[in-house]
Amino acid sequence: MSFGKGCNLHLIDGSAFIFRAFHALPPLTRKSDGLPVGAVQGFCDMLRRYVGTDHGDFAPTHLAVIFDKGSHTFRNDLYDLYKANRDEMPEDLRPQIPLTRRATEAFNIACKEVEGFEADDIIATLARQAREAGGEVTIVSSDKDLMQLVGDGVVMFDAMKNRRIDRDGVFEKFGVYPERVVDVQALAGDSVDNVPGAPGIGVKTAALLLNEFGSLDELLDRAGEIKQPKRRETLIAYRDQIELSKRLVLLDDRTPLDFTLDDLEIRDPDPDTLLGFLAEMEFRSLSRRIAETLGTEAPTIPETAPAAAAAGAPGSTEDAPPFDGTAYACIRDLATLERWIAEARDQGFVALDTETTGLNEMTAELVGVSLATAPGRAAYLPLAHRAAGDGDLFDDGALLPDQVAREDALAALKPLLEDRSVLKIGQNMKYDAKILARCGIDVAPFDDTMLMSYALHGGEHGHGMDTLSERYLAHRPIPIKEVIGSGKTQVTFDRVPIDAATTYAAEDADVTLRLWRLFRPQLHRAQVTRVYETMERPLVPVLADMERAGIKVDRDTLSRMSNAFSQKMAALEAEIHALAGETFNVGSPKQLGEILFDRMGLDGGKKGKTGAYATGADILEDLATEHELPARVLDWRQISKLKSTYTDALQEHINRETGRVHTCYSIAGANTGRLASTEPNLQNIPVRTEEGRRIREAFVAEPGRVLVSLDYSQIELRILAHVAGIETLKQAFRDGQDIHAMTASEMFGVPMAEMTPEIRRQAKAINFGVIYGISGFGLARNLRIPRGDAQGFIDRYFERFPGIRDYMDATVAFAKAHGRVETLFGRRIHTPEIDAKGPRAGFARRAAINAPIQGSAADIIRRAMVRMPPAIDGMPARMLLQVHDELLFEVAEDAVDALVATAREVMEGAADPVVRLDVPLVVEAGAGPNWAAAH
DNA sequence: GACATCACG
DNA sequence: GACGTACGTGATGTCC
Repeated sequence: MSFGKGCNLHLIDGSAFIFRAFHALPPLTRKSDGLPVGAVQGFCDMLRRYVGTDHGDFAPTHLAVIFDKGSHTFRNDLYDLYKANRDEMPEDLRPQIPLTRRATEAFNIACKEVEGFEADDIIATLARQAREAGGEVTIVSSDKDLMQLVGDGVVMFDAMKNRRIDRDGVFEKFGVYPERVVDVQALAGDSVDNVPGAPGIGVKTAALLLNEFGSLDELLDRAGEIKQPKRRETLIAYRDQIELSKRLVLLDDRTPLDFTLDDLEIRDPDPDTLLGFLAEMEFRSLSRRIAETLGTEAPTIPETAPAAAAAGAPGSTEDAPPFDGTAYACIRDLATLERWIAEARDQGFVALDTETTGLNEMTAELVGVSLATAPGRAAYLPLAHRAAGDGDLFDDGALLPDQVAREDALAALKPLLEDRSVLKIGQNMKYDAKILARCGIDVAPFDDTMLMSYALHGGEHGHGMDTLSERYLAHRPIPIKEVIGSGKTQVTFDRVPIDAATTYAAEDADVTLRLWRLFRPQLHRAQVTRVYETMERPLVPVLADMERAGIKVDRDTLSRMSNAFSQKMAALEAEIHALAGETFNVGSPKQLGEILFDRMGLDGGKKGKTGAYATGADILEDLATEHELPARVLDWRQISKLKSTYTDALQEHINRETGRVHTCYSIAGANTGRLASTEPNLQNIPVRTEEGRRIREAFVAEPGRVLVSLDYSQIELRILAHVAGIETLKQAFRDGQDIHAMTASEMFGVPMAEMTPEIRRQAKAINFGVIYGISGFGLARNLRIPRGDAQGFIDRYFERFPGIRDYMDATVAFAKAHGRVETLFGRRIHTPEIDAKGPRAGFARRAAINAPIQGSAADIIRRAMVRMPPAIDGMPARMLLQVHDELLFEVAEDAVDALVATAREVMEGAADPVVRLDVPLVVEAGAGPNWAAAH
């Protein structure tokens, strides 16, 4: 039937159905794997009831469910804050969205969406078309944004209240008829969608004004005639904003559609399809009810044992076969490779692992790739294995036969690895992604079992493959040492015989796939899906790009400094030997201790464990007030540290090809969510002393560029003020006050105007102490004051800020009750030692107090880093380094201001919209030719 | 490879 | 009443 007179088109607002279903029903998960499905069930039930309802004269002849698609629409181009105040979707709702589309299709109801348009615009367009064709329209929604469409054969229907809304219904709601609804909305604004409107004008006033003046244009043109001075001024001052608001609320009824009204004709569902879907979702009573309506038998849904029983229990891997190293395939020709690729493509996911000649992704060469498609079903693709060549000059270095040519293999793999519909699964995917990026392959989309484990089990154990396999699969993978050897006899992987390599490499892919099957459903159950999807996984490509970019380090600068340090050290060493009266190794704490405490007889104690004297900087500093020798040793140590760890070692890390230093960030290394930087560690480059800071002069920008540093000011104290809810501190941050001086003033009763540096320094130490889980002993040692005095400070601090003690007690209690603490963003940090006895209890307690603060700060900068590349896309700038609360960029000289503005906005807004901080985040920026100047 | 030391946030 | 303490990292050199 062609759409026309006598037809009635029903348009269901899909999002409204989903959100109603989600909020109306308690959380429900699918038994077999823990997938959240409550909203899907509610959605299906609402569709069932809607289709089953007798709509009388308004019975549908055509029906569609309309969804939003894409988060960016023309409204965002008009106004970048449009819907900016929306909370992120709840994490257990997100995976259900695609399922509601499948549900709609299972009901055989047309399911429509258009990229970049809101459902409301599509509804407006279809309503117009239907009206023009002479038919009638029922919009199934109670959203006021759709009320502008009512009238002239179009009504709305509130499915929850079973109530029809016509022109009079709209008038009831807005005080105007539908044709003036947008005018009211333009004036009143909308806090839900963040439409600004005119300040101080609500729906009532707007309707009043419009009824007086007739239309919005008229009203704005004649605003001067308004009697109330406040309203008059507002309308004149905010004219632009009001007109913008109108463009935001006005629906676009000319959305391009790739279907016609005729495509929406109502269809009966296919019982097998619909019941099959409901069975897959494991909706028992709903499928019984629907089967009854359809006059068929409901399928039996097996009672599967909850996966929770299997999850986490070592050895239990559902239906997976045991590990068998002899069962793995070796891919020797292109045809075989194509078969594996087809298999991966068919099922939509594949585990992946690369083998290379070394651990450094910047220099390592690809040797082979392994794939796994099911537990126990894995293959190794050797690409660059060479003869072992111990002594045999003729075979040495020759490529072994029967290997697929590297270029052919990569050309075959590239479409698979870049296919948006095939999920690639890896363990530490950043490594593989970097190797493959050098081969011109951009792996996406992917999952990473290491990061899944980090989100699930952070704090419980490490997240390396061997640990995870032993713990969760009860299987000890072949140690790499058994394949490549160790020490002098160690070889690179390309020298490993292909048979041995196959057993080892395919096993890694197999282990990865099995871990993924285990972890994937657990993410939802542990409610860490959002953590994983927003703060772990998307960081992988961001960090990979930063690491590949590297930072330019000037070898000559380092080399000159190194020489100067050598001379200084030699002089100091001579001086020290003279003072000691004998020569000894100044770098040996053991020998130094014997000189100081045995030969010279100074005061100082032994440390229990090894019986050696402690000669740390704090002890030497105490001794240095009386004696020359420890003072010179301190000088020597500082120089020695700078030379060995920085000026010398750093030069070794300059990449031959790029002339830059490429660090490697571990995403899952630190318990709190912080990153860690290795080989070299670029997060501990000196800055605190003048001498050390000069090392940073060697970190430079390319010609025509500068380094730009942006760092969060006092981020951890701000988070503390927020989580502990300390109003005085929060207000001080809002007012931009000196927080340490403010603390000192509050504690010691000193007016801010009379603050001395010494009092401020003490308050600063206390503030830091609080973040670390303060103890009288620790503060006493840090401030070098008697323990009783330190305890007095702490007591006074808690007296003044009782909320902080409450926060600490609550955090420790939470840790004891749950075995973990959480950051503001839901990252879980497990605290297995919290019930320990003895000194370990104290450590665990302090770590538990610190973790949510340090971890929330880490989450915030992670979020900023994930949002940074799209934000600065197109600018002549790249992000190079992260140092916990600082991001370092290399930027074209003329783009510094633009970069700073954009990056600052991203960083300061990084908590939004998941967490509304009660304190502002403040970012300080600097720029210069080198890191010392930028910081 | 454990330990002490010290660089950073 | 005694534990023995600031939180989180990584790299280096010594010594066993």
